[in-house]
Amino acid sequence: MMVAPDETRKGPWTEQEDLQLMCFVGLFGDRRWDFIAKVSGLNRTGKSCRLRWVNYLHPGLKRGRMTPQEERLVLELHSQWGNRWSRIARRLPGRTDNEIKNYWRTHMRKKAQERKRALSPPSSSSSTNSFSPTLDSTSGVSLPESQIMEGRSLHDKGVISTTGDLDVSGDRSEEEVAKGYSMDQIWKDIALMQEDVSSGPVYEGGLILCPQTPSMASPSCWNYCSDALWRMDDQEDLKMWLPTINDHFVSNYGHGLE
DNA sequence: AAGAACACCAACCGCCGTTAC
DNA sequence: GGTAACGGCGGTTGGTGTTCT
Repeated sequence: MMVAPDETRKGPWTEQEDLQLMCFVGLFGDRRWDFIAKVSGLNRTGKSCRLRWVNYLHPGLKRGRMTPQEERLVLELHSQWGNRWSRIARRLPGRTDNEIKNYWRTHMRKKAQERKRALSPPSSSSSTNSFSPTLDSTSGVSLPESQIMEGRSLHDKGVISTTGDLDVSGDRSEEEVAKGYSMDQIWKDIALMQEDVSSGPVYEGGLILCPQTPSMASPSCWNYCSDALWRMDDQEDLKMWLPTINDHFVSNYGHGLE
């Protein structure tokens, strides 16, 4: 596939790009995306690489439909936090913010249609019956817009914590929230569901796809790798040995992918 | 069987916060 | 302290698969 050197690729990822990205994330860790984008030879932006990794390639991601437990959890958490998708996603291991966002969007659209049908009799065609996106019509939980906006602004403006330890205070309140909503059972269910995932090597993908670096199978190894490599004088030093990796990669995985 | 409508998913864009220089 | 670069997040859009008529 020929791409102009300076032209950034967009659109769907190919299998080969996926493999290449996984390999380089295995080598350098899942940070420094611009760097990975450059050295990997993928004509993608760092953002694009990160998104692909986070939403699709990351080991441990779940596939398939949301379970009823997860759906309930999303609803509960959304009622608390609004559209804080990444935060909600952290409470659903294996689910991405994008996935939850998509789910919610579909879910709300469905609910909106149901509500529209219920509220608007065939004869009365009020043009003002627009749906309020802040209404959580599931189980009758209504969400005043002020609640969502309030919660959001609190986080966005750093009122909850301006010292960078937002996660700590957030987690604490999250647990309180969980208790308050009697979600212990949900958590147990999810924990049970997670046993399969957590019992295996989380970063198995890194090992499988980077046979030339078998010692990087565990996250700790990745961190070690990252810490060491980040000190390299970036581009110049890397140029010396990256071609080898690329050649190796192609020779191992480049067959039959086009 | 064909077309329309719907549902789902992947990816991009713009903004904002953080970090490094 | 100011600024640029980067990473992360939420919003949005377009494509594809599935279901319905």
